[in-house]
Amino acid sequence: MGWTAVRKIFAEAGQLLNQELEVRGWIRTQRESKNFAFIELNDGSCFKNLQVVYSDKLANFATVAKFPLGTSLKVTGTLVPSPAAGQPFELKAEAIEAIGLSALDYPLQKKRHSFEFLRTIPHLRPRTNTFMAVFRVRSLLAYALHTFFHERGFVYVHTPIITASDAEGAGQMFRVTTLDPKSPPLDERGAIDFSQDFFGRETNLTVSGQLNVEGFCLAFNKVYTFGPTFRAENSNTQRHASEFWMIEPEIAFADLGDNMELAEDMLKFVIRFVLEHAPQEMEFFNRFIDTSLLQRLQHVVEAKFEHVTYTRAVELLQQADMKFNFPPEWGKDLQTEHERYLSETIFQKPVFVTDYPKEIKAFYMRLNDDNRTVAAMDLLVPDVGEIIGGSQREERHDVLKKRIMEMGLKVEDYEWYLNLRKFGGAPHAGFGLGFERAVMYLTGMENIRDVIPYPRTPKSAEF
RNA sequence: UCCUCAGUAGCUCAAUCGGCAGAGCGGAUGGCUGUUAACCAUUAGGUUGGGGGUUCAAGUCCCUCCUGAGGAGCCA
Repeated sequence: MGWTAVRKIFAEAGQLLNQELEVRGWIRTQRESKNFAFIELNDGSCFKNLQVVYSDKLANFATVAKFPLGTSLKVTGTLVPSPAAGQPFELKAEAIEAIGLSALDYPLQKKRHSFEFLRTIPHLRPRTNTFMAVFRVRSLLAYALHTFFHERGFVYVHTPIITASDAEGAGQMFRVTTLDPKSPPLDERGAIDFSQDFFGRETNLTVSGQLNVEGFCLAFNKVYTFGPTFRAENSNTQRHASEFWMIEPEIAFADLGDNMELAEDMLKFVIRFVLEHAPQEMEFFNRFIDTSLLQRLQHVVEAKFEHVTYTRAVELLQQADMKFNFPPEWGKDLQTEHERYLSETIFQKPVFVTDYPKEIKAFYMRLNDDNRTVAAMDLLVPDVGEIIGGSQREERHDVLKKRIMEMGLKVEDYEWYLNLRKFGGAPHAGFGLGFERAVMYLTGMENIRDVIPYPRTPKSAEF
């Protein structure tokens, strides 16, 4: 590259001052007077813009002054101290040349746009401050997670996107098929004959890599998956998308306590990592998106997470001086309002709720000695809600088989999964972290559609 | 899927009881010797989400559909 990144200019301004430089980027804003003008140039390497100043000494001064916002530029000039307040230095241009002109109907203006409008132009919104910050943090968070696990000896496992079984018996799935929807082959009973489908059976997009990764856990001990998952639920909320990413670690010779310790360490590590590596972006979020963000994250990094059993949580909610739309009751799942009250009012920090009634949890969760609860845990965080869900897995072959049958699932579908308990089974545990929810938690963004580059939600899969 | 709210210029929003559809920003044109979402002046820009109805008259009231948002459920 024959040009200098703006990130480098900000980092090494001292050495670069009074030197001739070339930069390339896009016009964020432009302010012109009769004899001189200013361009705020962003090259994507850094959150901040570089101010370019040019005068009518440039032969093409009038032309450049007419460049629409969004135009991509090549600028050569000298880095000089800025005489005006607002920026420590600026590039005094000796030549400015358009690489790609923008059209006059460029939709991004020098003013605040609503997030709703920006969702209609997901291909252009990364050129705004907020989305540039969001997607840099998203990228950094992925890197932080990989770093955390690799430093601890975890193996990254790529579980399949196309699956043959429904992992948890919960959640609508997207069917994967090459059959002609207008005239699918039928069997003798008139049902669709999936034996003639591409894979010779019914297949779907994955809703979780957990069951698959358990096999690798019982070989590598410490493993994780990190990839896209798909849910065909018709849920319309700020926190749900049809396509989202999940991180699912799984550790062997471990119980629920080890699992929670891992979750807490992971969350604290990635928060510290992002605070350290994206200070400008985080400062921006704290200023314009959520003014209590940095304080809250700092608090989480320093706090010891709370632990409370489901049974105790229900008691606390029943004793609370608070009128709930749904009265808390043992045996029923916690409502969103209950979860919020626990994390935001009672504990005011992340809290693990553990040992849920077996009836409301998945079949693979380990049955406790009381025979009525399972070794499950949900991590509830203020403002975002459930961010992690996990459990110690049932390692006892007979108990697991019994649970599969109790839940009305077909044992033959889970033969391979039962096999893991037959051939050298071991206690193991794991959890799932919703990647987008973590991004929301770290940025203060309130809508999941604003932390996914091209979000997919019910009735919405444009671009 | 259910409940609630909303849809007016490219964007963000006004429009009183049903009575001539407006402003700021953005665009165009001109002015301005250091701007910081620059400033000043002029100007263009509308099938008020689609369809139907009530009325002398509908952006406004009614029906319906579409789209978006918030909440609930489901969950991560």
